[in-house]
Amino acid sequence: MSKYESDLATDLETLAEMFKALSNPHRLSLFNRLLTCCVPGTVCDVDTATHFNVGQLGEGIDIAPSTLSHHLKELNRAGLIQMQRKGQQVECWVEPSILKEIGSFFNQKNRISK
Amino acid sequence: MSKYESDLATDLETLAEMFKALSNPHRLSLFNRLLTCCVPGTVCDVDTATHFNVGQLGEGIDIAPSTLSHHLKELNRAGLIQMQRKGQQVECWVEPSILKEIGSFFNQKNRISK
DNA sequence: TCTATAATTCGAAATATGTCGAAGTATGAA
DNA sequence: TTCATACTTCGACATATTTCGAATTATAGA
Repeated sequence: MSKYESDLATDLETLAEMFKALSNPHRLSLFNRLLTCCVPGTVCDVDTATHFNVGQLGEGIDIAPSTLSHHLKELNRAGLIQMQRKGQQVECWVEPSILKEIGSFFNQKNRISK
Repeated sequence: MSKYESDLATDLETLAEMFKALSNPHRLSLFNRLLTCCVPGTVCDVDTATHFNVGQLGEGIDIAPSTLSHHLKELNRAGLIQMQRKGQQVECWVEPSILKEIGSFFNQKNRISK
């Protein structure tokens, strides 16, 4: 990536897909849970607290399991979260790199015309 | 704002509205234009280049004027852009503070549970 | 005042999204 | 093998979004 291309690594179409995934309040809430280290009533442990099962993520959000599944699939499709089966459960987490990628869009420094 | 509340200033509902506004490729493109200082073929001037008329913003984007107007209204409603009539034209721009606000959501540092 | 330019508002139509329940798949345990 | 738990897929339906053209408003200039 040359210095002229800047850090706007993700193209606008891809970025729009990510924003669409985050545009639904339920999905944004799910994503936010995965970003949050300090779950209420627990000791904060960065290595493990950022991984949640599908079922855990749905707790407190009043939607059907099928709807929950659909929303997580959308977040995954947009590249915002990772999912991997671990026995009966499916684990979800956010790769820190994606946060950096999206965050860079809102950095005014080093922007280019497009 | 206490140190425990962190810089997640904007609540999730408001944030979801912003992401919805940015989820449409046409709107994201319009917003991106307003973020971009260096318009092709022009000399970069931060003070003025970040202000565009509605008509200028629509150039090169193949949508009807009424659709353009609708999209800008949505961006404005979400709080992402400012609009102000200047004679026959309506000027649009982005307040840098909003970029900082949204960008902070993607900063892992100092996040809180919600 | 009349006309031209810039932009918005208002329906209407096509398409997309969010949601559920029923049925299906994957895994672990008795 | 049988059952229970965790999650997903499918089909259906209600609601929301995108888009346009026609009509309307705002402003500047002849």
